[in-house]
Amino acid sequence: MTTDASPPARSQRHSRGDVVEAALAILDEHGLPDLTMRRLASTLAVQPSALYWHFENKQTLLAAVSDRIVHGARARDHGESDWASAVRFEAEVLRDALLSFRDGAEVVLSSQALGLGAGEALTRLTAAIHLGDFDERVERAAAGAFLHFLLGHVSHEQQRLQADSLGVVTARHEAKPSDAESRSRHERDSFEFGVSLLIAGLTVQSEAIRQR
Amino acid sequence: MTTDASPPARSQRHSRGDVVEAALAILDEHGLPDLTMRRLASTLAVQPSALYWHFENKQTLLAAVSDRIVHGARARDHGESDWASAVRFEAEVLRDALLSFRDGAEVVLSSQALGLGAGEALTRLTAAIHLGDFDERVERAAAGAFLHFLLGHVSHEQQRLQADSLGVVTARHEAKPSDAESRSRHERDSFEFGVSLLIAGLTVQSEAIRQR
DNA sequence: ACCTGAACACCGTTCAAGT
DNA sequence: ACCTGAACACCGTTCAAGT
Repeated sequence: MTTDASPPARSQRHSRGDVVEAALAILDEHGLPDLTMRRLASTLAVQPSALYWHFENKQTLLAAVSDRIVHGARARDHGESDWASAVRFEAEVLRDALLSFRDGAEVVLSSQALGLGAGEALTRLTAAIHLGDFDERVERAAAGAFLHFLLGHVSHEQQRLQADSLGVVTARHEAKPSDAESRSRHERDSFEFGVSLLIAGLTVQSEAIRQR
Repeated sequence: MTTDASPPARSQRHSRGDVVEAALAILDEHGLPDLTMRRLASTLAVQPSALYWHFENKQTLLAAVSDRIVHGARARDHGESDWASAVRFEAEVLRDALLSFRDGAEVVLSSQALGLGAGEALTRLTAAIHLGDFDERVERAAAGAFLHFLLGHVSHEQQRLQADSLGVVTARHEAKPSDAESRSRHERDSFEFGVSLLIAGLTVQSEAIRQR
């Protein structure tokens, strides 16, 4: 039993952090469509209206959830000193963080699309790129490009994962036998390919600029 | 008057295409949050349940809307013969198509994230890249990377546009004077920069592969 | 082929009031 | 500081039945 069964009730109130944690649990166990304010409230044994003391609205809550996902598996001080390895490293860490929660990429993607959350992801990518000492505007634009690619790729990837696990019609004849393990290798490869494309591009662009 | 005002009623029924058109009108005039099945039904002077004769559910409808947006401003046979110019061209055409409807990028992005719609965008990008005659898997992965970047960038861009137009607090002191025109130039530049990054990357990758 | 009517099972959010 | 109770104004979807 992880929950104490109703001591006369009263006291033990919740913090902002508790709410985010409960939201993450629902997200991971039941997925984004089931992450409703009412359901969240009920797992906290609280009225839905109570959530609005902690968060202005659902979007703000989702932005906080986003931030937790991104912050979650952040890089421990890595040894990478050249920008390209650092970027590659951050990209992988971010991908892992997104994949570690059901619908993780979609939550972060949609928060980011609405201009909320995911600030830390941008910061980390920018810092890694900055090791290459590019023009500041170039660094910002490149970090944005990396992030857009990353979120798009992983959310697509995660959607296919889920479709597979639900055994959706997607598979022609017995195409299913393309087993989960080779699928996951392929996803990883095509992710790395995209990252390499951007890194190679940035290398070339910067050389083009420097030799002017 | 574009609508004939209620002849005794009866007959004049709707097609799938009519529904998509009405949905696009609501989208463009009122935005994605206002595009509800009930509202859509009422602009068609029909019960909400009638929509389910035309579409299995809302997601399917949105995928059809997505496809219309993407198909809308498709490229007239362009003269570009080298793959890089062709890709650059398709990317711009797609960006324009997304920008031409309020919340256009977000609709396409989320349909695509759910594995529906936007097939034509991928097809067009892939065809352009194919002019370069790369390995087929490389072409697919690269097209995906372009599309992810494109959708992410434009939806972010469109969100900032809307925030600006609502005069959101986003602006520090009087940062607003960074006028709309220079903003739009900047958005365009950073989009082109991202596209260039990917093109340069693909160029380098392909050379690396060919000289093996 | 296309739609109505009525219902089911939900949503997010606000606000006065309580402790 | 944190929550209740009650309400408001909605949602998407199903299904038998109508023309």
